[in-house]
Amino acid sequence: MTCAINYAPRLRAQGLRITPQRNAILHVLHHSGGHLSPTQVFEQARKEFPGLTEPTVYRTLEDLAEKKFLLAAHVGNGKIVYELAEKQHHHLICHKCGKTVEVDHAPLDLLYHQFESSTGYKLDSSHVTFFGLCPDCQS
Amino acid sequence: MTCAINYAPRLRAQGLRITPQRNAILHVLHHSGGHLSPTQVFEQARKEFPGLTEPTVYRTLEDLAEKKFLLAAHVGNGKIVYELAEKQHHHLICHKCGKTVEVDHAPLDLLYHQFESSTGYKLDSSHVTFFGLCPDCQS
DNA sequence: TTCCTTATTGTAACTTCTTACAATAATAGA
DNA sequence: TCTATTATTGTAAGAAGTTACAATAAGGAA
Ligand SMILES: [Mn+2]
Ligand SMILES: [Mn+2]
Ligand SMILES: [Zn+2]
Ligand SMILES: [Zn+2]
Repeated sequence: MTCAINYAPRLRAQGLRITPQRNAILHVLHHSGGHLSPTQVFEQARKEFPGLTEPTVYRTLEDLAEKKFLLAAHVGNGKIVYELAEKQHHHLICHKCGKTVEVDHAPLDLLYHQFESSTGYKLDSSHVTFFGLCPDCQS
Repeated sequence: MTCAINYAPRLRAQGLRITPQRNAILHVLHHSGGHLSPTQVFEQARKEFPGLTEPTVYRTLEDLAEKKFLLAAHVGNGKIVYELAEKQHHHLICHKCGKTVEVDHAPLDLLYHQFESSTGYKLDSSHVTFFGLCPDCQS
């Protein structure tokens, strides 16, 4: 049923309770593998748990992202998508065709340190989106 | 009335027509100086042009941002704010208190070049938001 | 000026997202 | 197992943002 995903201990370690709603949502994101919008999560998770409602989905996605189970990435015009937080990475999106590539965080590390010393802020490992034109769309 | 703002020639140069709706919207952003949400733009611009409607505001903000008159910055959870596009810069936002500092683009330039050569994408001068904890919120 | 073209707008309906609060149910402890 | 605590949820209503399309009006040409 829950396809051997064991988020339970990590959830409990964060003080989060294990509910069928959360299971359904994590399950959907786990299986899709990719980036899902809140609406997509809602529609798919509702199949596994028919009573599920929208406020629960939005709240859960935010909570799980805050606790680092999920990664929230904005994809332009205020749209955001979620994915399972595995390795830290960032997105590079073609503003013409939408094609997205994932880039490693490493090259940003130096920059983060510069910002930290120049501003006094302590930066998160939060996701960043860069926009541009993919190779195919440059002609 | 239009407080000596002369967007007209630049607008026309981009093939955009000059309408009272656009004037009102640009006027509001010009005077506020800061970052405004679409709702704030709508409410304030409506005072100058009472017939103004929401779809027009959203469309106009997107169009003006695409043509580089405005800069669209996301501020977390899919919220975006607009400001006049003057110098290219980025934002560093405290995820606890919301305090925002603007940082220069220069230190990102090298990174952009690295990404361009490693991915083949040609990057935009689009806005990036970084999140963290401001000095006051670190204790 | 007048007419023509077409970018821009408003309308109406809809979808997505948010809020406040009362009801529920997951956990810890007896 | 039962009970108490309180995190989590659903409800109901509303706000924010989107869509498709017909009506309007800005700007160029006659
Ligand atoms: Mn990704
Ligand atoms: Mn700014
Ligand atoms: Zn492309
Ligand atoms: Zn702060």
